Amino acid sequence: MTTLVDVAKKANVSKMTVSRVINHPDKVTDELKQLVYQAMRELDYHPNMIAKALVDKSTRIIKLCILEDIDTTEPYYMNLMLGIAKTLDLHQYSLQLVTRKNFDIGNCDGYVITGMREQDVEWIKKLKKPVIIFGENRYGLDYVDTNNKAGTYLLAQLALKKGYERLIYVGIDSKESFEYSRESGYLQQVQEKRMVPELHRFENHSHLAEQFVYDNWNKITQNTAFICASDRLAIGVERGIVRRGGKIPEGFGVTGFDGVFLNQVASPKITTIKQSIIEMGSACGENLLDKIDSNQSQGSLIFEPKISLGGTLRS
Amino acid sequence: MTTLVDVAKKANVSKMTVSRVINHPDKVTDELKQLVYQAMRELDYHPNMIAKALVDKSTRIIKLCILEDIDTTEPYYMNLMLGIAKTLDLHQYSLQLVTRKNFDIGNCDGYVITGMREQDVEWIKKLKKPVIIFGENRYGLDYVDTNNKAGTYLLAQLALKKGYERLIYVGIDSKESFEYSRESGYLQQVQEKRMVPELHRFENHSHLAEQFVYDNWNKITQNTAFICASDRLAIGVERGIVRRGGKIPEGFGVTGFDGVFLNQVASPKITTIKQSIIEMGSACGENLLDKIDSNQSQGSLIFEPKISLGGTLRS
DNA sequence: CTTAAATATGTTACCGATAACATCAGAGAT
DNA sequence: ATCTCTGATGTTATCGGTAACATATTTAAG
Repeated sequence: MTTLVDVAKKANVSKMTVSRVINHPDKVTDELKQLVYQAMRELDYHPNMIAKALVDKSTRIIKLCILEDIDTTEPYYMNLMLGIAKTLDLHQYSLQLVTRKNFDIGNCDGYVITGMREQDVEWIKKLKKPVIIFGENRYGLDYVDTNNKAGTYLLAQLALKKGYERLIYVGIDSKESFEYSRESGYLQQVQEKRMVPELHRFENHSHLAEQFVYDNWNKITQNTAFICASDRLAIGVERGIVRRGGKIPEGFGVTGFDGVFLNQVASPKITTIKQSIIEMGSACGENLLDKIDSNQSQGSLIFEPKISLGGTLRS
Repeated sequence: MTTLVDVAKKANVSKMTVSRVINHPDKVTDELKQLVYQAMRELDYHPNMIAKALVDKSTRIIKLCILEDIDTTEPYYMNLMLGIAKTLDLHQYSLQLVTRKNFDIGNCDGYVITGMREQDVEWIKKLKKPVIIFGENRYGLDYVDTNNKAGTYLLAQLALKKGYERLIYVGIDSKESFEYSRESGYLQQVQEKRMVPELHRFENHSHLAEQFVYDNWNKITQNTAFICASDRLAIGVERGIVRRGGKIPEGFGVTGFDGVFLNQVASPKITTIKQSIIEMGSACGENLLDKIDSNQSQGSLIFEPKISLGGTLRS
């Protein structure tokens, strides 16, 4: 490995000048800078992050804390990790997966936390190191998420455009922020069109949504679209409609919200919001690293939703 | 953070003595050792891995190189990463995910490579740092894998014990070592029982196996069990039998080999070999770290297969 | 009872970077 | 022409460890 000293010798300067070229280039004359750059190129110099870390007493470790149970069959966290790790590796940081339990074991430079609930806010706010939450929240903590409200708003809008005349919202029975946002996206669309909102909430299990549709079939008129808060619920609704002999998408529409692998084996595939978790994870990592470097909040990062067309809305 | 010097002061010794207590305890008298241990406990001392790494010019990075395309819907690699990362984190190493393309970017202390093919052997053997292959091979490279041969051997044995009289092997059309091993496990069982081996090979897609069963239904006698090289193929066989009206497990048996999430939604579930990828990944990490520390091969690690009973063999 | 060898502990230098301070040269002021 | 002052560059100390060498203390041998 070539070091600062090697470069310094080659460029005929002191190692401090080389260090400055890297960290404070404005404090070095262009002439010397060129010499140093040249030497760095010729020697293929890459700074030793370990030595740097020793000086700034940093750990180069970012902890990823997943506060909900991991369903390893879902690629969700795999993608999130992949995305975060991609950015971190680029900056020679490493990702450490921790649970609430072993959260405090070992030092680190910052945190990514996902699956946060209200009860977690208190201890998270007390953390001394930069934090970024994966998933929206209303407690003033910086986060990365899809624009949930815009997502259901757009899907509801699309459903109306396709001629469905009644919009029923099937939501998740939870107090989490993303659910409020998804509901309000639906509500806004419905209000703008002067329609009557119809909301139902269930735990996020397909069979509950399926049962609901099945049980209330007589009250469900033709030409209704179901705006669901998750793909799981949407798949349930889809099954319920099919079991009652309803036609999708001719008679009934269904939309979901990405987050579940099962959609890949559903038929027809749900029209839903496509979230690129990898990309979001990657951005999440960048945001956190910026926060660490600058020592100040970089704000939240909200991704605009993109509709993924399945076969559950008329085309 | 407390340092060596803090501990040294508290114990009234030089920092070198403290360092020795950690790395060469036999070179320090018991008396001093007790003092030092006491001080370390009182100060909750944890060695700074970064400083250590600077001294031994190590990076504390292990690269995980996945040579096949990642199917992010499969929890396989998620589990592998989780397993490796678990061990590495314990030893304050970090895991860096690389592809063949960016393999050489950045230094590291060792490699875990998976999805290796024959053409990869050459460059892998040239690597200067310790390597461990995830997945068996016959090129003398240390690896971690399930005992593939024992797996099919046991499944074939079980099928015979359950009274199936004919065993058809449905394998993967590939030259990879694990496939040879799975075939030979089947063959050995068949030879021991003086039966006639029947082997067929397909690409690892369920519909190919399904088509095969469907097309050859007239040649498939009642009381046959299919020993398949993968769950994917087993699911295909299962579907083929069902489409032809065959009864599983009464008339026909099917066994797979773990590796596919789809089995979780198959019905009935395939009787297969259960591989704990997390555990194997974890062992893989330990093996590699030992290799790095000792600077010599730790040999391969072969996990004995465990049968996971589904509903595709008579009980 | 010396003296050499073995053992236990301390001192120094170093890993590769950076901050803080020291030095030096040239620009501008008097 | 001399004296600041400023900006560019070099020197030293430091981060937290470890190896190599130096020194002090025992132990064993003759």
